[in-house]
Amino acid sequence: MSDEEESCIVSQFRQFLELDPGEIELLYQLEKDPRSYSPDELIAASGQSSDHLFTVLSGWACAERILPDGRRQVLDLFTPGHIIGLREIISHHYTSDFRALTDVVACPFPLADLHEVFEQAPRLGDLFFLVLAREQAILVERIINIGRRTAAERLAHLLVEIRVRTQTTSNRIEFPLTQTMIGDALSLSSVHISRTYQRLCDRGLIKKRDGVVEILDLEELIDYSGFERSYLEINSNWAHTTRPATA
Amino acid sequence: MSDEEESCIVSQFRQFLELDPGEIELLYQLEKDPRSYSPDELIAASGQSSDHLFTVLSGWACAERILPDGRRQVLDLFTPGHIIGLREIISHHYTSDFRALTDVVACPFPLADLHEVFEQAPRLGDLFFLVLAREQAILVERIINIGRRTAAERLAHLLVEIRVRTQTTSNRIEFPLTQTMIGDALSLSSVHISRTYQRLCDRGLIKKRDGVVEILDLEELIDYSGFERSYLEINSNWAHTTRPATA
DNA sequence: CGTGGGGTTGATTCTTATCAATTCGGGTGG
DNA sequence: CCACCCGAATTGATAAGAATCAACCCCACG
Repeated sequence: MSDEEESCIVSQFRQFLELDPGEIELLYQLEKDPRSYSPDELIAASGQSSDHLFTVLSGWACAERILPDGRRQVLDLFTPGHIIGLREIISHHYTSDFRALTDVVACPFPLADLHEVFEQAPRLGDLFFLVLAREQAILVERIINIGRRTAAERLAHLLVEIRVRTQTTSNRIEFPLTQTMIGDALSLSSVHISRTYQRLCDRGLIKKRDGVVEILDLEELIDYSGFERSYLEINSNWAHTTRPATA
Repeated sequence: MSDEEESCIVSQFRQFLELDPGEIELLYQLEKDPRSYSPDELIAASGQSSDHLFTVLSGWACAERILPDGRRQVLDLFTPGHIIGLREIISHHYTSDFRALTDVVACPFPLADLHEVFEQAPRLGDLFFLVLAREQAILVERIINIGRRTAAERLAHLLVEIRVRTQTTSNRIEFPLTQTMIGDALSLSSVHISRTYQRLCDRGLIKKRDGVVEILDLEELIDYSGFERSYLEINSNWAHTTRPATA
């Protein structure tokens, strides 16, 4: 495991709060069992017991739900540092499929370990609470995106979201999803994604080649997509009125 | 405050776990400052400081987001026992409006009180975690509903969701939303809601009069809407591997 | 060389939005 | 008690956006 890989969750969590060594050690425990997945491989399937969660170390994965008649909705995209399955703790079984989109390294860990963490480091419990709240904020933006924006706005919004979430400073983003996948994430057909890409290119907002999208004017793209700047910023009343570090 | 009102959050939480008297007392603290709101009144506005949360004691409220050009998306519906604003703890400010739809009684309480609760009763912290995860599950179903279902399926699904969430045994549900509101919740136009209602009536799935919808055949409506039966059931690996009650 | 998956393009259809007119029903004031 | 008003619901006509279907291209891979 490379240094970069090892620090995935920790670096996510540090967005919220500085961690002490004991806390960092606990988080490392969740990443001690790396497994590799090939593109398209199921990491966990709908209906399986949800007694394990996963941390993503590298690659892209998604959560998806397939309706009985074959319609599909991509619910979430996961990149390194994300935890897969947090919301599934309310039920005994996963309610969606989790699928690797590229080569993925992820670490399964038992749900019970999370309990362990909560007890040994209450502050980390608070942080997981924040993580869950942040995921909700992302889902809410997704609802608005799918519900009330045009195809071009949706795609633009997704690109901005990816750009912000992956925290690169570069405007050239590696975006390895097929257009079918993008369509299922934005509730559009793959054909329409193709046309919509072209419209964004024609407007001079982006440039596209192979799996790389270049954002030509981030500010304009943000305005065009209706992206809410404050969202994804972590700037909380919660993390700062905080408890002392681990006893 | 009536008995029924007083027990709102507590009865929500008991779905997950039996509570001890100390825990119940702590939860009551969150409901000690009831306020009344008229239909259409803002309970909290987008942009305001999110240092307070609200518990709903009676009535219907919603979370909504209005885009700069006037398009609106209803994000959530709140009924008694729900906590408003939990996901907003990641930012300093509310990112959506919270609006009373009927006459509403709700109790604002400071975010700091929640911290208090977490420290004094770690088990309640776990439960709030579950509540947040459950809200996520609801949002996910909403995404699927809006993203991949037809108008009729969406409306049917919403009716089933209301039926399940309000936990009545009756199939006659009080449903005081205007069709414009329903449209903004399902990402459809109010005109189309009207037509879609008729189609559901014509198919013999429901009957409608004033603000009351009668579900004629719940099983059929569930099948028709694609409602996922397991969702909203609380049946967790999490709550049951649980810590001892409050020290 | 084939083969197959992903992407592009064009033609057509379907669903839903939009616009406009009308009705219904509940509340208000004379 | 009635006339009026207003917001919500309904109905009809039309338009827009996206889906679907089908053909074709491109290219990586065996």
